[in-house]
Amino acid sequence: MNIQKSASVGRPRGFDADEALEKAMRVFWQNGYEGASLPDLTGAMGISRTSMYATFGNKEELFRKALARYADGPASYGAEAVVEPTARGVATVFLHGAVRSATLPGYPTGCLSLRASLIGGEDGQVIRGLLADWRDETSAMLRKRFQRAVDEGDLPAETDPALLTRYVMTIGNGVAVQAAAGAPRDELELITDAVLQSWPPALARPQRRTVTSGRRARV
Amino acid sequence: MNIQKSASVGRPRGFDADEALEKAMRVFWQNGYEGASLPDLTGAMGISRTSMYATFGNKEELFRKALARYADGPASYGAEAVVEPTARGVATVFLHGAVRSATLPGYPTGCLSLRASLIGGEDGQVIRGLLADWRDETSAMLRKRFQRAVDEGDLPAETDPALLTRYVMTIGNGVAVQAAAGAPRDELELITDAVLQSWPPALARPQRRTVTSGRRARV
DNA sequence: CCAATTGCGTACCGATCGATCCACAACTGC
DNA sequence: GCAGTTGTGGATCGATCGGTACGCAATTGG
Repeated sequence: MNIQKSASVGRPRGFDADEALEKAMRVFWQNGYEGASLPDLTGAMGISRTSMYATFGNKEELFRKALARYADGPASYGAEAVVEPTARGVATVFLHGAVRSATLPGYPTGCLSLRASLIGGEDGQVIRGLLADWRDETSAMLRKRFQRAVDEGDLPAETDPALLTRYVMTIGNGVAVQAAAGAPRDELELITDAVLQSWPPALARPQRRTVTSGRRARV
Repeated sequence: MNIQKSASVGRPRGFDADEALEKAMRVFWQNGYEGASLPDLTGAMGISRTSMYATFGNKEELFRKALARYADGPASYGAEAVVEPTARGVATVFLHGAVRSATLPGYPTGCLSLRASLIGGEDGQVIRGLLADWRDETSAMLRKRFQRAVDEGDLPAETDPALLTRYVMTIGNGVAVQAAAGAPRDELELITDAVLQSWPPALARPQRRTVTSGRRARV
């Protein structure tokens, strides 16, 4: 069931499963998970309900595969960012990737995971968990990369990698929302450029730091 | 139909319309528009379907009133910000208001308009338009305020008020998304502090602004 | 040609969506 | 008390949701 390969015997499939998944990804991207009805999906995919269920399992599985395709394709800038040689380069590639991905010509604007996550009652909990997992993966990648930068002296020793990660992702999320609201790419580029102009950001945790006496946090 | 006042004659209403609207607002805040079903809403409001329709019109009207309550209550920081004496003060109050509103104890995290807007097929177009209008109001307020700051010399003459507005709202949107994802208030405070540390941001339009160059996308 | 296997189209399933109908309850003014 | 008006609860509406049963089409292996 997990595979979407056509069998060797029997009637051959009348459509390309990869193209159909691409279309499904765009519909989810445009409408979110619950906002994408089965007629919406199958209509865009050019196939019938039965073919969709036979090939992809069900709506949730279809979304899972579409999300994987999204993460490996238009939203792969996270993995591209962490291989940059400097923390500033990481942030630059990440934020510019976020802008580019959220304003791709011919694709829906904004971020698929945002459109699909911020919704739903208790039934959408599975989907939200799926997206939270993916978000946490990206977050962990950045955090480890920033930790390495701290260890290497690329970032100030007092930098909190987790907080810096949240900082970068906050900007990225804001960019995605703005793109979904219709912000043009060039303006978002200018905004991310401005954010990157002050790097590293003045992020200092006021609370307890190291064992050395240091200054106490205010009560 | 627009009024929700109880009439002087006839059977008196068995519930408080204001309290019911407050509960409805929280349900929309938590679940979005389409994610909030009528049983969800009426259950939280403690009334029956019929009473809801008699008092508020329909689901869309109920959302309209809940949004108005939201804009005048937890999300009133936009209006509070623009009365600050300096542009930096405006940004500070706005961003800290965004953090505070998105992490109010006892309320759902994040922003109601975000949860309700980033979804839905063609039927949710009315709701999205409603939210876009509200967003545009806030955007226009900030833009005019920043324009005044430019005129007064509070901001550099080359500052683009619209672009600066988008910058501030991008951060605010990112904060809302992060809060909805579970980010604690103190971390978001640190992040907005870091953003405000570099003020005004290095936002420069590289080319001359055309005066009336077509319609601008909504912020 | 004949099974066996697999894709596909139609018609349908129970559940839930927002919304409404209608009889009755509860109140005001007379 | 009675007429008029308005709120409430229960039953129900048509539409749509995700998902499925079934019969036919199209292919492979003999």
